[in-house]
Amino acid sequence: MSRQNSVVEGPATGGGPAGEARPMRADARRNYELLVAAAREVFAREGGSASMEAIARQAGVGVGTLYRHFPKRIDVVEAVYRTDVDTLVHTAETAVADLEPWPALVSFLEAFVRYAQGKRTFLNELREAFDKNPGLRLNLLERVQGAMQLVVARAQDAGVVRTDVSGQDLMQLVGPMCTNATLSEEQSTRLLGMILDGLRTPR
Amino acid sequence: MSRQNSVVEGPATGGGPAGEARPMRADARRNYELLVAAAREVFAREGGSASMEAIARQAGVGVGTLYRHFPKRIDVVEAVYRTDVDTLVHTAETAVADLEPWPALVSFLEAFVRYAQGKRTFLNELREAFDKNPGLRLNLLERVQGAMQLVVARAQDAGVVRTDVSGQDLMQLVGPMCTNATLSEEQSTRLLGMILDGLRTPR
DNA sequence: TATTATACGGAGGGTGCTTCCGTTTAGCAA
DNA sequence: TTGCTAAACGGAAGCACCCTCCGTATAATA
Repeated sequence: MSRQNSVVEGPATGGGPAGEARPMRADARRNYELLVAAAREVFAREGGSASMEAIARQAGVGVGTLYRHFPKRIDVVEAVYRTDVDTLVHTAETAVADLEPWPALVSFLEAFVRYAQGKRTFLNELREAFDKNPGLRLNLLERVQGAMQLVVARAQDAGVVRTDVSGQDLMQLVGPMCTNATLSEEQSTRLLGMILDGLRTPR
Repeated sequence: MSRQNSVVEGPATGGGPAGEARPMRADARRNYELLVAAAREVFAREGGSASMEAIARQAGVGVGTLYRHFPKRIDVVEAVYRTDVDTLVHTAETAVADLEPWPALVSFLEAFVRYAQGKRTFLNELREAFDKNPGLRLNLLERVQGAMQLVVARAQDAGVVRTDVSGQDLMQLVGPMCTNATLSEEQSTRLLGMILDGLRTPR
């Protein structure tokens, strides 16, 4: 149904191993990206119940165009979430490349908190998307876990993080904390600080 | 907005301390109960996205009647959930009155699992109801915790359950387990058995 | 520049939530 | 039992939203 049969593909990148569909026309490609950006913005502003019309309007295109790219409403949610995961993974890679192990971990966890908090507004739609496509959940969860593990394991190898917690543990701890609706910006910063203190290799 | 301003009232029972509204007419009362039963059935069958029309049809009344009793869709969800909690609390009280401490705990936990699994189908709507009315969540959560605590504390006093776990701990453990979509009937029975073994006072 | 596959836009169909109001009925008093 | 009235009922209609369809516009190519 959805243009995105593969769980991992974004718009037609042409880079897929078996896909090899011809590349999108320039205007289509541009609109695809406009739409994802618009959707993220509208979801953030109006919550998960934002209408398709509102998204199309924000992107400056007609609903027909929106539906050409995302046959179902769920597909929009999926695309936004995917790009969020992309950003998060990219953050991990950059942090590992540019920073010392501990600062990299701190920086990544801050990004993770932002990422998880961004989910709050449309958690319901996300849950629905996952119900419909369990493979998606697995795939994206794995990528997030991979990113977390990358940063954590490196910090552990460097001896700055205790070795009796895993990246998964950390996700289980921080993720739910952030999606809690009654969590203030200030509180999350404070709690994250506390968690970081707890993470350091004792003495 | 909602007829149920008070978080704790069901249909006009006349029993409330300050409410004291005149009792409902017999047909209204009957239809209220028909509607809640119909809603539970339709939600179970069609999931959380069941339509108001379907619920009214199942109850054998017009949509107008449905809306007289439940001004918003969310109010139906709320009412169904409330009666589920009522049932659960009643189960706890009956178990404590009729059974020995340990069998009472087993019986209640089985009911709790059924209750929690029943939520899976319309978790999204429930979450929405809670977002809209945080007091509701608190109130109902408290009642469930109270029921759990009643059964657990009694079993602890009788010396058949270890004292280093609380009713709350148990809820945190069992609740999320049951709402996990990939949990089979058989698996939950098995896990519950394991949890029960773990609960017994060691030696 | 001409051709054509591709993409765009938005009117309109379908569904679902909610409101409104004319009709029906339970409860009550004579 | 009969008549009266407030309460409740039912469903047509309004509105908002998802999605489809197809005529129009345009990027890519020769």
